[in-house]
Amino acid sequence: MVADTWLEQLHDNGYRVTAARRAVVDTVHSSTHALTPIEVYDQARKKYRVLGLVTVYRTLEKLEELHLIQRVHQPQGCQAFISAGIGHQHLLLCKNCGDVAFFEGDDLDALTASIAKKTGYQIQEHWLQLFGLCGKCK
Amino acid sequence: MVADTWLEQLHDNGYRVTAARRAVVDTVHSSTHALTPIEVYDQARKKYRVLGLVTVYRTLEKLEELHLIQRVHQPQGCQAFISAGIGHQHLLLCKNCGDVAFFEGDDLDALTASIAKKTGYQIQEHWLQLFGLCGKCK
DNA sequence: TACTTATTGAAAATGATTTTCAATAGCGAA
DNA sequence: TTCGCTATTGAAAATCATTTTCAATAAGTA
Ligand SMILES: [Mn+2]
Ligand SMILES: [Mn+2]
Ligand SMILES: [Zn+2]
Ligand SMILES: [Zn+2]
Repeated sequence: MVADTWLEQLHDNGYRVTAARRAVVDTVHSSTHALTPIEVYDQARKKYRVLGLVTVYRTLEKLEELHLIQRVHQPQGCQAFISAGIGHQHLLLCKNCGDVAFFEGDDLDALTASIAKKTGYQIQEHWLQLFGLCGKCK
Repeated sequence: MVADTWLEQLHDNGYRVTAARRAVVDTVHSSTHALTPIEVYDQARKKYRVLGLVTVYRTLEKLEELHLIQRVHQPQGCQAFISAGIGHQHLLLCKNCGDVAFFEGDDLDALTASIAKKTGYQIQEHWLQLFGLCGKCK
């Protein structure tokens, strides 16, 4: 499975590759939905029955630290994680089924320049997230 | 104080105007920083000593319901609230001092149209938030 | 002023996340 | 391969944020 890259990254950063971590990594890596720790736990336990919820938290923490996953902020809550895109990407979430798509190529330079001028702020980062209905749900 | 509008709104929606609510409303209304429930509690207690933290939660809930305040999502957490802007506005946050500015006039129509085409999604809403340094901090 | 009932704060309950700890297992060195 | 060090594990306890319960109080209308 393609999740091998994540395991390699863990290993290259001095973390051990264990059965518990493999189960968590497989689960999160293969999901197109943002998953909460409990959801990861439930799914990963199908692959590795003795997994503990604490280990899910600890593994997610490391994956986030390595920028392999990212936290997804939504009106209903902000505990879910999803595979991080490569490079500068943003999320597009289906309000019906929760499916997540990535997109890039947003050009906010003109906007940020104008806002910087108006507000006197020096702008460094932006969060942009779109919500709607996916092809199947609309 | 200008917070009277919020109190009127509470009253017009069938909620009673109490000393506890006045203290919470004054605090949140006059802040240019996003405040967590505990922070609201600490500040509001200077105005109304016997205030309970539960009442802060309950009042914030009502203010949010009436769209007078909004939750602010940040890397460090998503529990803080700030006065909601009027109409369609977005936030610009100072990463140093936490000061919040509002802006409007973003035009994402071209972007969303292009993303809709590429992804097959029907786009309904967007979240946009900028981070940087305010005039004083930069 | 009197009455109805929304609101209050304290305390307990809940839910999510973190810490502690002794047993285990990954992995680099020999 | 085997060995030994130590990172990792899961259970249980602790912590932290938020919600619920409840009896006393006070807002607002008649
Ligand atoms: Mn958030
Ligand atoms: Mn906008
Ligand atoms: Zn969908
Ligand atoms: Zn600042």
